[in-house]
Amino acid sequence: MPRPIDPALRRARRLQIIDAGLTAFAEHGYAGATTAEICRIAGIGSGTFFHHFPTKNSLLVAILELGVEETIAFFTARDPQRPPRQVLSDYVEHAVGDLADPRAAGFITVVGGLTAHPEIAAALQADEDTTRSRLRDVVAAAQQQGQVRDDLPADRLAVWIMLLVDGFASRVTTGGFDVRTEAPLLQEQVGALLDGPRSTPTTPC
Amino acid sequence: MPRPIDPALRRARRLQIIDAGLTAFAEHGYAGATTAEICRIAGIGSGTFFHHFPTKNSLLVAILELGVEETIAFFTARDPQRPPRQVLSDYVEHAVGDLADPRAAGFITVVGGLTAHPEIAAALQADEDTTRSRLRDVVAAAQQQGQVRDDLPADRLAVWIMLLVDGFASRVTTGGFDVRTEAPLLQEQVGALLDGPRSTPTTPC
Amino acid sequence: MPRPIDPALRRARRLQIIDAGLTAFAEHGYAGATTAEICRIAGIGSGTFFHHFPTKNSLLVAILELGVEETIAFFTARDPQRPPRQVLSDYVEHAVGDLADPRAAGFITVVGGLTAHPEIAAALQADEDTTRSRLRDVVAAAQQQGQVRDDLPADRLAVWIMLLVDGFASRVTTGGFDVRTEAPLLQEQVGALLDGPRSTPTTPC
Amino acid sequence: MPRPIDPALRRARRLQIIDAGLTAFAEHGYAGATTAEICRIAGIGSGTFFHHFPTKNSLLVAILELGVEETIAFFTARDPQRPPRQVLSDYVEHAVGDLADPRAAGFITVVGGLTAHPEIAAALQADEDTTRSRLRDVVAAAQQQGQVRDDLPADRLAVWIMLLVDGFASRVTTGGFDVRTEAPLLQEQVGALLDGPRSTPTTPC
DNA sequence: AATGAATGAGTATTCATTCAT
DNA sequence: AATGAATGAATACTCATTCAT
Repeated sequence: MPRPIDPALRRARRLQIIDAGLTAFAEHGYAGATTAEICRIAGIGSGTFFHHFPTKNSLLVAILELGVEETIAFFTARDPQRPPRQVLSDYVEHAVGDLADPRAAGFITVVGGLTAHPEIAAALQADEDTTRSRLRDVVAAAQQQGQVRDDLPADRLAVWIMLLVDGFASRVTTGGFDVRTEAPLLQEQVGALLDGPRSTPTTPC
Repeated sequence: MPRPIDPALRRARRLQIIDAGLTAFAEHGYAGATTAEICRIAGIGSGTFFHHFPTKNSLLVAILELGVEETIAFFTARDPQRPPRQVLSDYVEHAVGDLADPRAAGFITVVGGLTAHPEIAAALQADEDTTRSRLRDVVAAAQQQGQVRDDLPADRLAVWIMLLVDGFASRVTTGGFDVRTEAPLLQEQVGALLDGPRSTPTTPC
Repeated sequence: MPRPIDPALRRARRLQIIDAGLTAFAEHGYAGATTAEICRIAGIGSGTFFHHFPTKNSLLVAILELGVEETIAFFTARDPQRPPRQVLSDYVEHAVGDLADPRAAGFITVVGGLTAHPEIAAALQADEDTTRSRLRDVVAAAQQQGQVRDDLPADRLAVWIMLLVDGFASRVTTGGFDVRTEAPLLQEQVGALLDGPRSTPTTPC
Repeated sequence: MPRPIDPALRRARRLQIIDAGLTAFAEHGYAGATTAEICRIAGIGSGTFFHHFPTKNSLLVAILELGVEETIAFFTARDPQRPPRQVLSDYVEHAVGDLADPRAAGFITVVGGLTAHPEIAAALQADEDTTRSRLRDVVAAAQQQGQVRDDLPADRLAVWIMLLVDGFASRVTTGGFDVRTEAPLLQEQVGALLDGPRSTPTTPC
């Protein structure tokens, strides 16, 4: 008599709304995206939206939390035997893969500077912290194995990897920047970052 | 009854509002910044705001145009004798100098993805085009003098310089990233970009 | 497939919802009480609520009708031999007994001025009319027996008894007013009402 | 150049909105009255409403504060020479005068049980406390002069005066209750309250 | 019967913009 | 020029009600 409600349906509906939110936020920014448009994209009524997310804020937070989960999943799935330097390269490739969806790129650039609502700021910080600490660990491992320069602390290198990815994302939204074409150059830049400055040309033969 | 208003005063008032707009946009994003807050920051009444800018849009456009002017001024002021590769380095230093004002960094990251209003999109495109074409010219000159790799077109390298600067800007807004400390690493990255990949270590002597 | 539902269960469920409605209306007013909260208090789902009451209006009407029934029951249960003046006193005591439940007092004060929906207005009027006519009959009987002043029509005295009870109810909701402590003063006031003004002190012995 | 804005106009506009709020609250209750209707009654746009009152809450609070001011003004304006018992009678007459406006009566009954928002609860309490303490002082003075029974504390008598006025107000909103006709009976009841129970008729001469 | 997901009309409030002074 | 009062369209969010299971 009670309710054999399918939790999978609920989850699917949530994802449907999250997807619509990603689209709308990427296109108009957080404040510029209206819940009405998100509902239109998701093909639902406004009541349904708020049935699943108590506030617009909470939708953004949910999207960010999904990103955190994905980041954790990525690093968790790494083969422990794989050389750390390769893992860093894999990460960049993984990030590029995400950015192949222009909505992801738009979302990243658009959401970057949200500090107004504390909940959002906290979620953004959590996202940042997760990626940063995971990258730092891998960088540190690579340093220990001599695969990465060690004149800079692992944390700083981790931040710079994120910097390069963010810069890359910021270009995706402008026209004439093909993710696949430019990906090798991104890898090249990350490589230069991790190798450090070219040994002085004084090196004799 | 007549009003021979001092045009200098008018200009000063405009700049005062532009400055307030920069602050507000950087902090809350374009849609998130209200004209009321801009007025509060500028210390003026709402009527005065719309006396000088017909719409909120137009204020953003004015800020972007100021950026274009500044970019043009930067490149115009270069000593024609200075080696192009040095000019690129100067540009990066100049950009870092701007980013020392965290409002500028916030403004860049926040305004990046505005495509909603056509006027704004046009102004953003103009900003982008100006910097890109000026940089391209300098990069091309550097290539001709053999100071920069020539396996990539000048335009693409110009875009990547902007990419690095944008990535740098996106990090300024997050805590723990000191512009002055990190600037050398940015120059290093630009250097790596312009030099191209390290000659393969397999090169025997 | 068939469903020979126990009507007693149905009745119990209705009372459960009515009780929850009484609580919610008393606390937040009619418009302020949400069906969601009523459901929460009753421990049921929203679907169940509307299974038993087609609208929120109808719940309020049901509560009022219950009040009418109770009023009728009270007067019907009176011993015909009991002096009418005593019956009036009994009625006041009965009303005070109801008001010992602060929800009842809140409900009365909160529902008093509802004229928006015609159904509710009608139900309120019915409640009012029932009490008023029953009281009037008793007052008239008491007047005939010389137990109550007859310089005022019975109907007007009936209204004033209700006035005193309403005033009493309005005080219950404010703090520091103990129903049991104050009840004797209410009886005293009703007594003064029914006796009429103190005979002029000029009365010589 | 600045703004020689007439503060009197502002005050007038506020009163205009307060008056409209009184009407709407009295008719539909607090939650039932919409800001849209208040605006319609006041003949203003919704923006204007919120230009003068930041929230619907604040309008109700303003109305209550006006009531407090009026109460204070009433007691302040009393001739100190006037016998306290007369002042109590004057107060009742004053209250009846207010209730001649059916909106005032509706407002009192409708707003009585608002405890949801703390601001409103506080304003209601302030209203209550003001009237109660002023009445108590007068009652105490009357007791000292032997004009009022002293078997009950002044505070309790003050509360009961308010009780009678509230009950009176609750009847105004129902049809067939003429304020002017019924006022003498209210004075009679207040008199009975202050005199105390009729000396037992058993008292022989 | 009972449930809770879905709905959309309605609500308080915000905000860019206009205009009389 | 400068002001701030006035405006109403737009917005996030609520809530009574419906309906498939």
